Amino acid sequence: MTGFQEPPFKKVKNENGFSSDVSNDGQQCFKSNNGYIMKNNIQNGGPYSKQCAGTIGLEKSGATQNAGHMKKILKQRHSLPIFPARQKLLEELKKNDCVIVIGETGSGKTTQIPQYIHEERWDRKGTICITQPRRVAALSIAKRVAEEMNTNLGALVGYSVRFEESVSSATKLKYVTDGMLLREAISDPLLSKYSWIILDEAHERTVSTDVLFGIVKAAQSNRNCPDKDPLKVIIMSATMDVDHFSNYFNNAPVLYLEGRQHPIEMFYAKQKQDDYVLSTMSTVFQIHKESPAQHDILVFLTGQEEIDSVAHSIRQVAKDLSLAEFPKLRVHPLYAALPSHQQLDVFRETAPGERKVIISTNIAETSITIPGIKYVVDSGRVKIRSFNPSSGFDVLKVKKISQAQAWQRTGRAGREAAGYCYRGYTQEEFRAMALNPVPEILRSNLASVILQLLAVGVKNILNFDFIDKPSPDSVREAVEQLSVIGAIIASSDNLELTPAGRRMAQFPLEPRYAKAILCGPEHGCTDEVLTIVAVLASETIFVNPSGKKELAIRARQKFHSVEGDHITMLKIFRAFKSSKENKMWCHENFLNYRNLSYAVEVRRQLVQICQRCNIPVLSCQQNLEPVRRCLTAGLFTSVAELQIDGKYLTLSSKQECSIHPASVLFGGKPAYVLFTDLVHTGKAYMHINSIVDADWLYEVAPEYFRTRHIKKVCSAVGS
DNA sequence: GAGCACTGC
Repeated sequence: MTGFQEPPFKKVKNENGFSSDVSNDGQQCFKSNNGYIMKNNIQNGGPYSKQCAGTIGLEKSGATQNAGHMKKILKQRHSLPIFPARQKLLEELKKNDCVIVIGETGSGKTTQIPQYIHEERWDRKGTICITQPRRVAALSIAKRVAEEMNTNLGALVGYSVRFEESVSSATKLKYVTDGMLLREAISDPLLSKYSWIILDEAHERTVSTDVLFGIVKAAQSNRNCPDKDPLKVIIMSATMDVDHFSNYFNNAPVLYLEGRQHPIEMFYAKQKQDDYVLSTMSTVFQIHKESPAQHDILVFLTGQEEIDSVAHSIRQVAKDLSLAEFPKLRVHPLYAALPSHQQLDVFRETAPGERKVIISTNIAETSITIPGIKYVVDSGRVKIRSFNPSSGFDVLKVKKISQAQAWQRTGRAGREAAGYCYRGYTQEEFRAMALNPVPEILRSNLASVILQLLAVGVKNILNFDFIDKPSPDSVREAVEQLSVIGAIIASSDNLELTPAGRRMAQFPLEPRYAKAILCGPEHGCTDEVLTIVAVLASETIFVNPSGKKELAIRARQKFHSVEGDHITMLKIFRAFKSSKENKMWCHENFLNYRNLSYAVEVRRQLVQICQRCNIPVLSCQQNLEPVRRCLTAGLFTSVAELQIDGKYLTLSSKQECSIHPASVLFGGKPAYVLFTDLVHTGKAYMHINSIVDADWLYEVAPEYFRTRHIKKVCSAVGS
């Protein structure tokens, strides 16, 4: 394959490296109404150097060895960009109830600030809680800090993430996921265990962090009285939107930490590229021809299919004899649905005379860090799923990334040494991109959020102090969804949680799934519903390698159920359990071991919650019709009806849709299809489906279906 | 007869 034009790049050289480049391009890093910059002049010595957290056997080493080790750690701590700012920082923390700290990754803010507070003994009256958007981060940072403080994990320093916790009564520094703290707020809205709450990575604006902003702000104000201990709050962020945060927290002061990073040389497209996939590929080969072996490339593209096809093309082109003189190319796709062993492949060190090219989704933006990347090639695109309140369903689209994401991607190169970033868009296009990604809460289905807020005790949702208010449409849609499943009673200006709604809020699930579980006892099949819901809550359990799709489908044929995908998933889960959760068995059947194991864990947690809520967990054994009835009780707003012309229309909004080709029901024409998701990709597809009976609909939601016409058409199977 | 980014409880 030939025909790649020389990619038209223009070089934007910057002697000062990455961070000043950031400000050159108009980011607001160093502009704020009430902020100032804390400079430091330490140039050498990496904060985390090459030593991995947890690899140093503290407990095993002798006293002298330990003393030497602690000395080394102290030296490392003192070389962090944050260290010279320690005194100033503490003064500000003392003076103010809320402080905003800005610092890039590597500044040391996440590991050091909690320790500084502890060193002052400002945590006497309560624990310091630090939130993270990701579990691995909470876990590994806690490990690192425990090591720095020379204590065992779970003693002075602990962590708490879903399925895993290591804390004790002695714990003063507690690293948690943001979702975990949100869940804690349900039983304790004042968050009274904590004297400090630090919301880290606030710029990521996860739904949980956004909701916590409001809850923490309210808790702080409600604890500001003589009979309660005050709550101190720190917001930590990597970049931008500083004034937005500061305004929200009553003009809290902003402290800037100057991080230090290896320089990255930037290249922009000279002119607009109309095919980002093609221009990305030609850039890869341009780099490949010009740079020495072992200089690895990280490429950002959008989705699984695109990545598999580009990986294939690059391998093909690399076979071209004209490239024989260049290093051997090792191409690795990287996305979340990939089986673990293939994900781990990207960490394999590059051999002499070789180069690895990793072609990734945005998973490599934050979640997976690959060492040794010299080049980043950024297509400037991302695939995102967003909620459309007027249809009530999600849409999946390829979009342009924001400037913040572009910098995030750029920073994945040159983490150990100077690096290069090739952007597949012009500098003008870059400037025209949005500064920040749209916060997740503005493009999500709010049903879970509203249920949680009500469970926390927030009375007036419409006036809840969101840092960015969701649109009235999406609030209305969520309120409607919660009402029809009986989780809330909505009057003109008030929302009231029903007893069932209170129980639903106990489950870490979408409310409609929790509702299906609550219907279990009535039909004696909670056991089966829990299994299906646990699988739905996990990533896909199917593995479809690009070349072996037919083989995979044939291998799984034996699990297929005429009742639909939900029952098929139940059968697979049961078979997985019978195999004693065997990895080989999964491999032979083209099933994802990691995700099935995750479902086992989710299910275990759901069983515990059922026990706590006195929900009996009974099994219906072989007759699985009751299971589909329970699913209908939770998902009856997602049902489509067969029309005379063979098409389907949703009963909720009369939207035209089709059965997804990956569904076991594909090819048949059942009269009523219950679907889990409606995926809009050019056309609307019903994703994970079951056959249901029209009569069940009236049974589970008479109110809802009184106003919605059901024709009771006959199934066209076999016609 | 099309093709699901990522994270979290």
